[in-house]
Amino acid sequence: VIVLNRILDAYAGTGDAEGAVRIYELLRHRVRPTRVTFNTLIKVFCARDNTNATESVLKTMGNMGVAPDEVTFVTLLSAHCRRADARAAEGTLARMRSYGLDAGVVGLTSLMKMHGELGDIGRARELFADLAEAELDTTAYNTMMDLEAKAGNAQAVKGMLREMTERNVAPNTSTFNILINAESKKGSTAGATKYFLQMEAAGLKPSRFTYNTLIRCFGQAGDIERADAIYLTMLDVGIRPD
RNA sequence: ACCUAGCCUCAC
Repeated sequence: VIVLNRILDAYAGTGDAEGAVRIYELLRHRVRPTRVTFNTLIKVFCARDNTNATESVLKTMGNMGVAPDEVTFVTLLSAHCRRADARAAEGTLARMRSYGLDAGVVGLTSLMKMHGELGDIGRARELFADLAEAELDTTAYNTMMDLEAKAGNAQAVKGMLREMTERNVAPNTSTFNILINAESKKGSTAGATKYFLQMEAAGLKPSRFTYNTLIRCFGQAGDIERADAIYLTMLDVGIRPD
């Protein structure tokens, strides 16, 4: 089953829903599909915005006595958030409550991002504030920090970064990418460099996002030499340009 | 170190 699930997940990545269905049909009688199998199928169909197929997976789950869980609904919820469909997101929340499930950090983070990007950062802040301290994780902080950064609230970003360390929520590569990007948008190559060094000092590996952001930062600041040097460093550490 | 859901750059 795990092999099947992994294959289905790979199909989700390529957006090949037909291929996913083909292998699922081929194997569903040899191995018993689990909740993860169905959740992964839903992920496949959400990537294609195929609501009908998603509903039929839910039906099949019901017929097979496999109860949907938080992942099932949050997969749906996040898909609606990605499309900025607040109505549908609300509907999914109501539906999951009817199953006795509540949205956890992951779902709330998706909602935060949607509201923030729809211009309602106040709503995003409320959702963030409603998260229990024990639930706050790196991605929740990253998402809220990025929204604040993009809204131009540099002091809020600083405050959240401090709060993360106070609460022992470890920053990751995305955290620093967000900070570097925020400095870049302000035109501060010095600020971007500062966070890049902090990232390395924290033992985190710069990603393609990091290099792309830095190249753009120095490029638009007119420092082509430095942008080029960063590009070469990227190749050096084995990251392919995209 | 991970079978499934949420975060970061750019692609006009």
